Amino acid sequence: MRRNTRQRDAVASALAQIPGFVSAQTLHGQLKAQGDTLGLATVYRTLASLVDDDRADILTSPDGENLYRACTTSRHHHHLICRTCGMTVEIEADAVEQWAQSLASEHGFTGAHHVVDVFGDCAACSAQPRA
Amino acid sequence: MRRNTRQRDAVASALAQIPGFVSAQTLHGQLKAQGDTLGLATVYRTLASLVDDDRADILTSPDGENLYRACTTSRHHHHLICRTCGMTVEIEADAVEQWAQSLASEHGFTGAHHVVDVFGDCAACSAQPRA
DNA sequence: TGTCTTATTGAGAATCATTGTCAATATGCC
DNA sequence: GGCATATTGACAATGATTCTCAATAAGACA
Repeated sequence: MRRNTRQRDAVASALAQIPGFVSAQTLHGQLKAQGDTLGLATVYRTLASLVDDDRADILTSPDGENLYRACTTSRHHHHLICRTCGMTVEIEADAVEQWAQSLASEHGFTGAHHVVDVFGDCAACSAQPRA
Repeated sequence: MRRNTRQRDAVASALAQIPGFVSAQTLHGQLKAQGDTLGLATVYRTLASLVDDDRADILTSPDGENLYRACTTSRHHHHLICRTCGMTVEIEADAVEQWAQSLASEHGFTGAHHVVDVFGDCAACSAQPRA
């Protein structure tokens, strides 16, 4: 049975207020800054369970950190992510889905799962000479 | 100035003999097993420099490990990777390149860089009940 | 060929995100 | 309110990767 706890709510609502992807560490830092004391391990566990329930997205940044984000849609989708500010645009691209599927089956692969994400500097961040 | 060393050759040729992606740790293990003694740090450094010179590919596996592979083409490409045996098919897909580029510019992103990889079980591995 | 400069190596320590441990606590059902 | 147990928190443990720094060896030059 899954219980509702203060901590779970705190993590979920903190995540919901952030427009882009954040690392577990950062989220933990923000919660602590707000006065919400809770363990780092709890943040990790809660994020993992949110991902499990499809209530959050997870992705690995180019430098190997796991980043999390509240899901706005439960449909499968991809992301366009600003590498400076973390701002994210959700992308749905049926063409890509189909391409990945047919590619996999052409080569005899089963259980295909794909990773399609685009990183760049968003308009606002590219305008700034240097953060 | 870049010097040629026994270790650099050993890493490069070991990598060239492996058909799929391997982790630095695994590669180090294989080299040691062959009697080629060299430090783990050296393997990491050498792999990083190979990637720098576009002589090797790097990708992050779903469980967060960095995997390396000798490049067979210097053109930009993607991968279809067997999650069981590591066997890899190189994919060139201009359609995907164009899609990523236009997607990025539509949203005002600059310096876009994309991650497009497909993981699955290859024909041989799906045939096996369980490795 | 011998010498010299310095890129490179190796062993282990250090880092850093993440996960495991386990006693203490709090939740939801009765 | 009481109870069984899911969850928490502090910290240890893990594991990949990077850093440190003295020792070594590659390549240039005489």
